[in-house]
Amino acid sequence: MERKYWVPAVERAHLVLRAIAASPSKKRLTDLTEETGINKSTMFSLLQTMEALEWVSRSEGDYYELGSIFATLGQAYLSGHPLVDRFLTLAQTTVDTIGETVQLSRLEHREIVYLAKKEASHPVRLLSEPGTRLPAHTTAMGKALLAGLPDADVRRLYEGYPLEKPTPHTIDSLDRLLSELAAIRRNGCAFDAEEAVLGFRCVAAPVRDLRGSVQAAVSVSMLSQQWTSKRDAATAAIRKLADELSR
Amino acid sequence: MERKYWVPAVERAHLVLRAIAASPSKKRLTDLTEETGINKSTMFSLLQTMEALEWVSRSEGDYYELGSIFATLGQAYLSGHPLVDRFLTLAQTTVDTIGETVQLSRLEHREIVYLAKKEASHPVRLLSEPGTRLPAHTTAMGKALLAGLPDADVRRLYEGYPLEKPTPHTIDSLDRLLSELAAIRRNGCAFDAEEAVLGFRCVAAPVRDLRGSVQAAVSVSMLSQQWTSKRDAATAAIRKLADELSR
DNA sequence: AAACTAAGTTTATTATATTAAACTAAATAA
DNA sequence: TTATTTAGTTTAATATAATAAACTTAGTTT
Repeated sequence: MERKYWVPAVERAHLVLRAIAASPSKKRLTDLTEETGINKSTMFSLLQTMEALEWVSRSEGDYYELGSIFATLGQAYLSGHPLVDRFLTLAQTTVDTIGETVQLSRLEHREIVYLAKKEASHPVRLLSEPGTRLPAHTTAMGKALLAGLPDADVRRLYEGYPLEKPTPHTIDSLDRLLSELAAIRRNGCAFDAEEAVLGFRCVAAPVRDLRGSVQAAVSVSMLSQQWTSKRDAATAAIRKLADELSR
Repeated sequence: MERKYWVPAVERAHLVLRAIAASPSKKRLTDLTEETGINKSTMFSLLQTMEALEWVSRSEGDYYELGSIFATLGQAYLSGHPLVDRFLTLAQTTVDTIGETVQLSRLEHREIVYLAKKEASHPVRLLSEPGTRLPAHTTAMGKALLAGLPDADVRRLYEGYPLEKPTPHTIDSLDRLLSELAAIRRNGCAFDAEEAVLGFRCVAAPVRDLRGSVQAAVSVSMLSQQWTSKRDAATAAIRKLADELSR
């Protein structure tokens, strides 16, 4: 990374937080030094500071976990997005008409970040909560978002990054992805046919700002067995929601 | 704060993040130096680093906002709590029987932090999302949580901290609070009669771990006009949910 | 019980982050 | 237009954070 105008202590904090987030209440000081390569005494001071600031807390046996400040900063991040609040109000109607879970996300590099969710009162619960990240090319929302970029930008974005393939149906070539994005641009909506999670299908539509550039996407997810009966209504409903949010 | 084994850069990052979270996309470098008292060149390096790590991002006109990493760390914090997932599964039943929003929170000093929410498909939406903080003494969940501490601990906790009074019904004396906590201990549940937000009432119950110590609370919230008709059913339902989670 | 190991804490030195001050560029006023 | 202010960037000195190594404590092995 850039080495000028750099604050190494913040980078170290970053490494430690990621290590703790990856497996909370499983790592002690020494584990963290091994995983991050940070000096033991440096780690000692760092953890003291982060504990005092309530960035981390120590559970039984000096194992570290994330502090509640991150729930609060996460909430601040989400509610700072002007779309989130409107989504939570408007999506209720969509959930009520389709009876399936509706979500909002944005693109971060090659990943989508879930911003909000309105769940149907269903026994089946999706594991994606706001803040969850998934590879963009595996999801309907991700493809709807990527379709908002010119092909050249998409190529550049994936240069040197192979396409992960979590299910047999996942798109695994850039050419295939680009041709699908072209279809999405024509169509105005994107589909996911068990490409992210086996047994689940989605339909997504892009949300645009005043200038017409894509800033987020919304989707409806359902078990594959619902697809044939709900597909058309879900497509219409998610298009409607996306249009309402595009203002 | 403790000045030994201290990493000032992390404390500075903390101050900057809080300042940005307080009013995102409203502050530039100079605004942040004024608000935090951090030197301009230090701030420059700090912001460069935090931007590279995607802790912050710059919107139009070099105004800073929080980066999406906080949504992800927030999600990691919340899903790290073993109660959250079970709550989201079990609370659906509670929502369905009462038709009102059910929430989960824990105590952090004199505040409650919301950990999860199951909303009724209602036109009225509560503004509290997971990560939101409220003064404990103003809420039913807060009082249920405080009732899990001995009186001496509660007195010590509030020493030097006056009780905020957001509504005319809010408890504003420590003695009054302690006598109410005693009633909650006898009763097993806590009420909020428009003490946090005018027009809203809640009932809450404590969730205990295997040793019997209170680790979280659950609540049902509703508009005051629902109270007389729903009060008894809500109390029974929230007690049931709390018992189910207390294992 | 003694020796050993592992985890965390302290310290003194050294490498470097922080700072004030100077500088640049852009925006605003005279 | 030129002066003035403001916001951000660069630099050189100096104050201090990061480190290795030593130390302490507790737990484990012989």
